[in-house]
Amino acid sequence: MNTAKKKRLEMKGWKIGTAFEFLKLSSEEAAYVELKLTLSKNLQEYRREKRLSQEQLARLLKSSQSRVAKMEAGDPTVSLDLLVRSLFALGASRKHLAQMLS
Amino acid sequence: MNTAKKKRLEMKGWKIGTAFEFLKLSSEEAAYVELKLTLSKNLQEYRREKRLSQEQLARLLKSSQSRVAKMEAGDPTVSLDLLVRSLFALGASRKHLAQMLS
DNA sequence: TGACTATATGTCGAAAATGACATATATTAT
DNA sequence: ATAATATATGTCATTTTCGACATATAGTCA
Repeated sequence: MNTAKKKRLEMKGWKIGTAFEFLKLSSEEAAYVELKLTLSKNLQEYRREKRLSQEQLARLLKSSQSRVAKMEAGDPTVSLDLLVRSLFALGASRKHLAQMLS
Repeated sequence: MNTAKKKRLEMKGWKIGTAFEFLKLSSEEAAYVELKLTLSKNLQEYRREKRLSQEQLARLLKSSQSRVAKMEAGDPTVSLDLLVRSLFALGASRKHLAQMLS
């Protein structure tokens, strides 16, 4: 971005540096959220393929039905760790994970 | 496993059910730990490629040098979330992540 | 060698994620 | 329609992970 335009924008109250930072961070954040959503969907598919209820999967994971529901719903309080552990528990392999990402 | 052998093992104090559970859980645990280790190594590679010190990367992540060191060391207190977010912050894409898993 | 920079390790209070529970809402079967 | 089963949503105390800091241990270069 040229200096003149930057000046103009700054006059309107924009902080270029932080705006850039914001865009960069939000794109990283988006990638992260989309990743979690992808795993969520795959978790649900895996569970249904195995004809398990959320309750049954919860017992397998030593977790609770509500947490399984939140995993599948992409709830923000669910970590990648829990999603990945759950997929492994359902028999997914690293290769399967890789395919989910591609 | 046949019933006779199971009986014999049980006499020696083995709980077949729980032993099986243990093996299954430990293999899931192993997959999870190996995954984190893989990402750790890749994070270090990415950082070095970019010629960043742990301190600089920490600032980029709004984290601390010690946490970056722990990430790269595969410290158990480091989550997959943090590893993945960090890789994204270094410019890795989903495709790159997929390749790391393959 | 000794200053300097980078990385590793331990600890701690704060923040985030967890399982559990209650309960609401769908979905399915009779 | 209604009973039974499955899933969604909110809350909370406990556990885990966090950034930060102190400090130890490598490496690097004068």
